[in-house]
Amino acid sequence: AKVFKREIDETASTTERNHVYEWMKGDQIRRKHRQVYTRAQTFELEKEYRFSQYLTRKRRSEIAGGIQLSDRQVKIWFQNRRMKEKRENLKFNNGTSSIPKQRND
Amino acid sequence: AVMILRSRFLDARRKRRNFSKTATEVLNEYFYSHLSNPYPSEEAKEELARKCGISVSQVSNWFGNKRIRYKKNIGKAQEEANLYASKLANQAAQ
DNA sequence: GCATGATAAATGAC
DNA sequence: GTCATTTATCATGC
Repeated sequence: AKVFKREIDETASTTERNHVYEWMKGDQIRRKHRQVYTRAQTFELEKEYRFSQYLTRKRRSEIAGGIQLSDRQVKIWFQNRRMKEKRENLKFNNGTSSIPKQRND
Repeated sequence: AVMILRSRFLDARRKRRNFSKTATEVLNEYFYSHLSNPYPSEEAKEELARKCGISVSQVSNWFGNKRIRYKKNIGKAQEEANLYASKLANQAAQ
């Protein structure tokens, strides 16, 4: 739903100012549900992340079952967690990424 | 259920300071002059960050919040749109 | 009391 | 997989 993302910005004229552009659409009624994870769930995920920043499907499934989250949610959590660490490293250091790429097992 | 949800034990970084008046001005001017596509490029973000004295991430945060909160109103924010539109018109007239 | 900036889930492009 | 983003939620300012 973001196919409209292109480099076309004309400066807003008086008539165009009230126009409803594509990026403004697509919300109002259909709200995204965002589940807030419990402290216990976050703790387990964080604990597992300390062992390895990447999960095998097998391990992911085990963890998901143990904390009442779907495999997809666990997968997404690890993706977001890696991005978070990257941001923090970029903030403190100055480049030197420390997240090794995906391993193959 | 549990007490759950609370005690964000690692949330000390969630300190918040308002941006300077001039920084907000600069960001708003860009936003309303690109209202058809308020998605600044990486280069534009860096320039805005430099002008505003904030980080690129903060610029991204600002635009993210601005877009979602603008479109949740569409009408209420028109006043602000008109304000910056006339401001830009004056600049262009120079 | 809401405005505002930052962060946490979730989506989608690539 | 990364990563920019959307959306809701959170924490603070005033």
